[in-house]
Amino acid sequence: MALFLSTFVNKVDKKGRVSVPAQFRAAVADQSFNGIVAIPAFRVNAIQAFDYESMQGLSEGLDALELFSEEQASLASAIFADAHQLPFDGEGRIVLPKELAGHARITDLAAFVGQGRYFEIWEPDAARSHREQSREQARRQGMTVRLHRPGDEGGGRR
Amino acid sequence: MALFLSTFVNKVDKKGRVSVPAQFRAAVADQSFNGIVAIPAFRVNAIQAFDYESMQGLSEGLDALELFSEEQASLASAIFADAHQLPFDGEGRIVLPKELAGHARITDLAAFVGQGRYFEIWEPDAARSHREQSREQARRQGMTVRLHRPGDEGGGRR
DNA sequence: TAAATTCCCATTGACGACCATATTTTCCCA
DNA sequence: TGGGAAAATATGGTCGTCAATGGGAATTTA
Repeated sequence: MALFLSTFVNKVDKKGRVSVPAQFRAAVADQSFNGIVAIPAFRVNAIQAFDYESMQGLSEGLDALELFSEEQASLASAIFADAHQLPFDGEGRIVLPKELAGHARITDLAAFVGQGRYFEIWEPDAARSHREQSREQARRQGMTVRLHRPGDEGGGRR
Repeated sequence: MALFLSTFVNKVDKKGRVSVPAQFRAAVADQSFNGIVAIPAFRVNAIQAFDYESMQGLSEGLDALELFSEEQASLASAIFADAHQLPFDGEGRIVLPKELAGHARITDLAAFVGQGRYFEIWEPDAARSHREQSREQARRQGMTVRLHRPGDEGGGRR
């Protein structure tokens, strides 16, 4: 599977449909389910999105017998109960369920933010401030990006 | 679709019938038994539901444990004695037996909650508060969604 | 026979399939 | 090197289909 890179902002129509960036669609092509799986992010007002195979990977290790253990139950319900399967339509769009759109405070614009193995969907302004905040925190902690930077079309400062 | 994902709330009519969400029906299609197997959940007021094949797998798992242990015996009786086979009608509905509906305190609304390999049926309000709790606990314990693919460290935090 | 359960058909509202248009990007050629 | 054609992408709308639901007839059980 290819990586999810870069950030794209697309429009949400009144039916709640958004085009998934073509690059991201290409990254999940050739899978059993033609679409993505999305869950509300725990700590931030954003949506996390995966391909279906990754979701199946999450369920590995949760075999039926272990459902009697407490931690498993909480983790499983937290993840699977809030997950949504979002199939692509003929034009490569998904519909954002109201619960997800609400959690991310998305109304008419959606920012698709690549995170490598997965990607996130943000309200564009929130995405920008979150990115600046992360960058500031990284600077404060003295982190340095040493790897060759892919694209970095970035936003933020140019 | 092998996984049960997301949450759906459907109505229970006067006859005790509920539509099983189409996605969940699709997940159990092509099986020897056209329906689901349901048991009351141990620790919570909910119903756990499996496809028939998973139920068979569960029994094999139990056999693998020490055959005559007290734990095994109580587990087996708890699981199989209270189990109900619930066939789909022509429209994909099931009838909730009184014992199960009572255990889950379900009256006129039923929440179908995906849990990956199986799903649960809750009274909607109870499901909501339970979900909040689980999410909070996962957040407190610092759980993050990890995409474990052999040989990489994909999603989580570092 | 009464009561409960299963089968069958009708309604409706939401969603997915499909088509039409606009916008952007790619790439070819003058 | 710039312009323009062609392809790919994004966006908007319509219509048919199916899922969810409700009611009644038929069938079973008590």
